[in-house]
Amino acid sequence: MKDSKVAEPKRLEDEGVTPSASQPGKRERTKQANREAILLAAAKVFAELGYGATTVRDIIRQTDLAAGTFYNYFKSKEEVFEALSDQSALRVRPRLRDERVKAQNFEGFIIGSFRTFFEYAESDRDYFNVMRRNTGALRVRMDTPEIVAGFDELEQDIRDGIAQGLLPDVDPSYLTGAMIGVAFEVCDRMLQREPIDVDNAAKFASDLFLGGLRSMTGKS
Amino acid sequence: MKDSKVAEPKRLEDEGVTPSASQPGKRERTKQANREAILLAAAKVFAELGYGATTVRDIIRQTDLAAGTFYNYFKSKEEVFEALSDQSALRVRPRLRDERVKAQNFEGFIIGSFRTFFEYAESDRDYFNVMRRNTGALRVRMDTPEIVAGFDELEQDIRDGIAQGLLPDVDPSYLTGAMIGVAFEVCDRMLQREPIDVDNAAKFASDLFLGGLRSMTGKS
DNA sequence: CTGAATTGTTGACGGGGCGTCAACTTTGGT
DNA sequence: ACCAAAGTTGACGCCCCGTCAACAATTCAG
Repeated sequence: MKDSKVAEPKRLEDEGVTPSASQPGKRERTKQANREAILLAAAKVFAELGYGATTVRDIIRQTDLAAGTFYNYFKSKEEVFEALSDQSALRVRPRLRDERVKAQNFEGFIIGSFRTFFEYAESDRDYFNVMRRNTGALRVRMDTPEIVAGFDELEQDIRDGIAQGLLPDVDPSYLTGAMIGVAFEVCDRMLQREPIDVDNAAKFASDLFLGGLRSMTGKS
Repeated sequence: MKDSKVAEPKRLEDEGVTPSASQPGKRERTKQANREAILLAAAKVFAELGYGATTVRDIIRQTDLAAGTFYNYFKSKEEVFEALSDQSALRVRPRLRDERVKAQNFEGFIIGSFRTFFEYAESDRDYFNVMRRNTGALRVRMDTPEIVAGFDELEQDIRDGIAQGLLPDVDPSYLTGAMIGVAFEVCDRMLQREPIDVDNAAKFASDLFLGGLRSMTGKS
């Protein structure tokens, strides 16, 4: 059936145009692209239909992939949502870490942390809204690795701060919880306002915490 | 047809043994019983399998009812969970309200609210644990009527407190969020400890808030 | 008490999403 | 050019869901 003629010119590979970008093989590149296509589609569909109403097929339909392919990348729609959470946490964590490293005292620590978190939430509003509408405001997925890691990191920094005398000697675990709780709940309300006033929210959270911590200084 | 004889002794109804309890007809009583049987079974199964893994049939299997009957009482397993949340909120709300009404100043308000909430959480630990373990998937459902009402009530009380000068003049919505966030997150950590120390957790949350609010007094 | 109407229960059934898998296609190495 | 390895495909079987027509229990009227 096949024409044995070899005259057919090797057609240039469509994707070979950017030589410097071709470091990884084509295999690896498609994998990357597919994964990102699924994540993108998922973010879109979650926002449209809500997490609960979305099916895996709804997501895959937004891509040019087949149903089965989805499962080469994620075990379930829940895992896609976790991956989106991971992405988000992955973006905000370095910023938070920088702020904390910069802090020379507990005021800077508190102010920097809240401000950075609120600023990020405002910039990644789409994701936060999906999260809010579909997970409720309280608590994020505790089985999302990057988020858990972020919480642990915060707690460790708080322990260090206490050890170094930057923070008053209070229960580190409770203090971490309190910061997280205030951050998420105030953030939630901030995002529902028009216009969104990051300054105001950050100031409120910082003032509350700074006053509270100051009053706790010296207590065991 | 009708026998005119009146001599036949009215036989006691089987269920008529407790005359005072027979007010509602049998129909109404079975309905109540079925509903409670389902709620009880659901609480048990959720605790055993986790919310996500539980199916409606798992729940109904723990009762002597048929599958279809479930849907005479609840639309879905989600609605059963909401009903459990409602039950819980229904129990704690009056206690919180009492505490708040009793409060003569903002210190009493804060201390009473946190203490009562933590005490309740410890007493209803089974439900809170189910909620915690599945908060990823559900979180505290923001569409659970009793919970929403409880949040609204807290916010209204905070507004009143501010109007009366019992609380400093800060953003009431943010303050409500901060209290809720701290309450849930600190509660979460409290329940994971052994032994559970309600005093400690309540003291931490109260101190933090009291110090914070005191420092905010006089600020706009 | 008796029959009819009303209300509640039952479990089988159709519908649909899920995750798998054998056949197929594409890639990369020789 | 050929082959092994890796990835893709979509049809399939499974299970859960929510409904519904048939059935049972309760209530009501006479």
